[in-house]
Amino acid sequence: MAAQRRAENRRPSIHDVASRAGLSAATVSKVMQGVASVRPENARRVFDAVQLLGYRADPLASDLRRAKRRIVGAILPEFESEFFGCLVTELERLAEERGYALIAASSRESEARERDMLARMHDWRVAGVVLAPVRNERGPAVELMKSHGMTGVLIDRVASDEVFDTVSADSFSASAEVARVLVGAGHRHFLVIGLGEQAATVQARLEGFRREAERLAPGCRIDVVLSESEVEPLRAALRRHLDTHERPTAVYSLFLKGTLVALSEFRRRGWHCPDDVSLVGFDDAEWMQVTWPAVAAVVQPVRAMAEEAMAALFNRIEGEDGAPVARLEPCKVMMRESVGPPSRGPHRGGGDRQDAPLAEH
Amino acid sequence: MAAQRRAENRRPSIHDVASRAGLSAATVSKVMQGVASVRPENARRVFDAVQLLGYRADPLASDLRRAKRRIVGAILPEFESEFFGCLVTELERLAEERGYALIAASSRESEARERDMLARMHDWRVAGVVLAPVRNERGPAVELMKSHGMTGVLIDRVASDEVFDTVSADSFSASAEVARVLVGAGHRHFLVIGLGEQAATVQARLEGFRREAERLAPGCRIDVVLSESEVEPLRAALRRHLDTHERPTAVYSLFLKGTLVALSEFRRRGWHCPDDVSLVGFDDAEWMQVTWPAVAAVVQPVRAMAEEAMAALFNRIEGEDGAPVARLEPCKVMMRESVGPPSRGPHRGGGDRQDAPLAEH
DNA sequence: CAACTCCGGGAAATCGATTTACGCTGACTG
DNA sequence: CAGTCAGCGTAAATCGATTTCCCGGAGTTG
Repeated sequence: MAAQRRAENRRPSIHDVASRAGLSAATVSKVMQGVASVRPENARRVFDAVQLLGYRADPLASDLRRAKRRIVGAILPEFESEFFGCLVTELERLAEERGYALIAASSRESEARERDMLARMHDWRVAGVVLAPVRNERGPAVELMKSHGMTGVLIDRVASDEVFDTVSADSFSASAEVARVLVGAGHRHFLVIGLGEQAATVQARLEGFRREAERLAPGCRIDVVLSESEVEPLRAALRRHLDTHERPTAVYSLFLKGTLVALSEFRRRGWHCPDDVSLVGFDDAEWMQVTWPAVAAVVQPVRAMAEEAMAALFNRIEGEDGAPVARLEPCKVMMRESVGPPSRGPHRGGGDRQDAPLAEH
Repeated sequence: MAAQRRAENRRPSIHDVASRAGLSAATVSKVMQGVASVRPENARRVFDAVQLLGYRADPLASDLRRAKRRIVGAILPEFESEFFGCLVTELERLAEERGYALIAASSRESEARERDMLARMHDWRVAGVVLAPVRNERGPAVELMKSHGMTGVLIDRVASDEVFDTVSADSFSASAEVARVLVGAGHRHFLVIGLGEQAATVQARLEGFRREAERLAPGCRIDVVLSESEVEPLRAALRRHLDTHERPTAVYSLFLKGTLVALSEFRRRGWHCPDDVSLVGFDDAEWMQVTWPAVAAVVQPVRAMAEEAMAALFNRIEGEDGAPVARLEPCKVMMRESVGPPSRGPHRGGGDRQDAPLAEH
């Protein structure tokens, strides 16, 4: 029978192994789990049969029976950026280390999709979820997690929560550090840009900067351009602001996309960094150190965040039920060429310039 | 009984729905599958019960029973880059569209891991796999796929295969186009850099460039610096080459990482683009159009590749068994500021410069 | 009216593991 | 020497669906 099945090109099941070893499936299962109460001799026969048949347990079948499934989910706003790309890689690694499979899904910056993906994770009966919410800890997906009694950890765009552990970068301190450096370089007129809906994070980043700047340089000017949640409105708002206001001497972008927008707007106006304006961005990327100017940035502790999140998640999965912990991981501020002393006199560079490619094929 | 279970906070199963609707589990299953032979009235009762209990089928359980599991796997070399980030997002979307779950895994540029991940996919009995091999179509993972009789599609770093469909960017034509543009701009001395082990792709990219350049400008000089597979050796090799050879007027990097390496090496030497040297990279990234210089790049058709790959995969899953097809998707070449006419006279810019950040916190 | 289709629905087998509950064997004990 | 107990295995239940029969009744037909 077992031979026949193998002949049919089906994968060997635990029963094939059992009959091959002359034992029962239950015993084979025990051997595979490393249960002690099996005679060494029989264990050997099982191992031999496993070897011979190339048996590997079907995770679907075993997880179906098991109380806790060995699957964890991760829902991130996107996969395209270095930050989330690294994050998912780390999460995958950490899950694997513990013998869990990671199911990753992208919410594509949509709260509706975030909810759907979460429901799907619930369908899969995952043991736990790492959720990086699109907006903050008060989104519909988090509600769903609570109402379903799921176990999970919130990460990145969150401050704290009364049910789930949270892990995020210490945006507040990092932004204060940015303020310290910029004020130290002589700047007194700042422009902060960001996307507004991600309330928790944006508040921390903005306030951290504002407080420290005002503490160190009372009376300094801090303009703020926040847009709701899309990039294009931010670009438009920034353009409008720059058209109608005095040029700041330093720009602090609270998000990676904002840094790109700022750079492209500088380029459109022919402003050079750091001669015409200094720039610091929250969130680092590989290219930022190889371009001219190298772009100063706040480096988020991706690995640490991933590790803390997974540690917390597995603690909860294993039954730990203390009060939720809100963790803040320290960032590094990398100062690079895009920051210099404020420019004096009229700004260099030509007038408006289109950023169209020279040629497109 | 059903009520009790629900009280225990377990998710409703198909039996709960069945008893609630006063029907059998078999009928409920049929209704959920949309089988016609159920009386409309009973179908309604099932729907009502489903609604009431918030029932959703457990994908593990249903896939366990079903012949073909509704899961497809994707194994990519990494998640950190825009290219693979976009790719995995698209693949996820396309899988979802067909009601399949996508399990994505990163091989982290290691063929050993690639093999392990593939074995894991096999354990999951996925219906099919999209594999972007670390090296090319002759790696151990592909062997494993063949020996297990798995269905799959190879993507990105492949030329063609006698068993699996392949989908990749038309590197050859794109590179020829790059040669055309650079020769047209007056360049006659090129340096091509890349990572050598990815034989198929690197050959196509290199040959496409070389042939067209030599056709248009016979006698032009084409230096080549290839490194085995790691980035750091490439950096070292490039540095050595630039130390000991005449400066080329244009550099063509065959990979994104190579473009970053080239830029950082330019910066170390104080070379400016495009005044001192022109640069074109294979593989585009968002930042390339907002920096100075904007970096010219070959844009890979990520969406098209994902779509073709998934279309091919599902064809195979559905039983199509014609000869394998090797698909090439056309690229776009985006010329930007990093390309200009070759420099005349001694090069501008200072001597060697360290790329250390101005300050680190 | 008997025989024959349909038709709708349910009982039971199945997928491939885990886990529980129990039975057998042999050694030890009083 | 009967009784207990520990050690090992296995049969059977279970997880939550799908799918394959098969059955009973309604409708048709000769």
